[in-house]
Amino acid sequence: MPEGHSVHRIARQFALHFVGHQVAVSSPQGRFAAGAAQLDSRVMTASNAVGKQLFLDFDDELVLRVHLGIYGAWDFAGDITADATTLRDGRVATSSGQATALAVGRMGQTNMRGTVVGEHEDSLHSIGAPRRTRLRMAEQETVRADEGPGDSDFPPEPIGQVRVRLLTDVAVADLRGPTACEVLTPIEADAVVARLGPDPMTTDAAEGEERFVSVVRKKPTPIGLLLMDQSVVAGIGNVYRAELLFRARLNPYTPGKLLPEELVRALWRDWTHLLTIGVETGQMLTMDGLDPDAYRAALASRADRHWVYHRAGEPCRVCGTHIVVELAAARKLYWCPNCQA
DNA sequence: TAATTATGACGAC
DNA sequence: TCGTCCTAATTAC
Repeated sequence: MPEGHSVHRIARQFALHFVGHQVAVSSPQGRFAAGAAQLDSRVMTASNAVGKQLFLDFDDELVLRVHLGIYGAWDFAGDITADATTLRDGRVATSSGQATALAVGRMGQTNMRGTVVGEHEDSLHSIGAPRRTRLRMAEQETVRADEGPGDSDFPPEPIGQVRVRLLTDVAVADLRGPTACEVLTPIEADAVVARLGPDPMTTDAAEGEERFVSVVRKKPTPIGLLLMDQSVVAGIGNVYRAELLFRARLNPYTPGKLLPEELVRALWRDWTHLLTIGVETGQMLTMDGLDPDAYRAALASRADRHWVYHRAGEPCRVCGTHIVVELAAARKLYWCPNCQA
């Protein structure tokens, strides 16, 4: 799935361009027709993410809860803000993390995912400003095309299986492939949040750390499973799990209760650190601390971006040992058997 | 054109 | 531990 960082960025898009606006809600696919009818024409009043859960509040006490699951995605189009840092080729545009490189021009109708067209010549004056753009926010964010101010194809036809379309006068968001999409009361939404562990972006730092440490150090469960347990800590997925464990040089099978307190605290702080970077950049950058050349290489290619994730059989970047992959609770777990002995 | 893959989570045994 | 649900991009043939 899009792990916690992308859900927070999605919540930000809604806060930026939908909150305070009346929203036409529909279900082009039809599978959410009843829910869409409940929400249609209401004003969106708030947008929040906790862990991997997104909560969009609407007038009159209705909450749309969305969980993207393993391959859900939101596609935004219209006058929205696109960060250059979301471009798939990994160019980081400015130190402020805002756009200097927007995709320009039309690339054809099919599969524009990941196609980045070029630099926008006079974009400096419009850094971060809403403009006619298409943006996919999912596991890997991509700017699809800049419609250009002259185009009038708004709103665009829904493409594919769109469960929900949220439409304002100038912006549209299409949801596809979610594992959860339902209308809740605020009480019910609170109950969902109550079942989640701390999220560094929404939980007080000290409180979050204490909760995480006390739970982990009581459980006989392997730390590799605890990190994926959303009731222990919210927002970590399979990529961040593998990378956090490697960064801590920690054997994934170590029972939580055997871990030294300081190590567990360090794990929480590292998660806070990686999540912050992820929310800022839109990318799961887990190899900070490298020299600049190596870091550029990591940015340029998804395959070179991580310490161990998706690197089965390749040499460990630290010791050269072959990275192994094994199934843990039906998910692929990558780790270095030497560094993480 | 078909098979494979994916950064989840749940419920039934 | 398994099967199931959700969808689309990528890879294999």
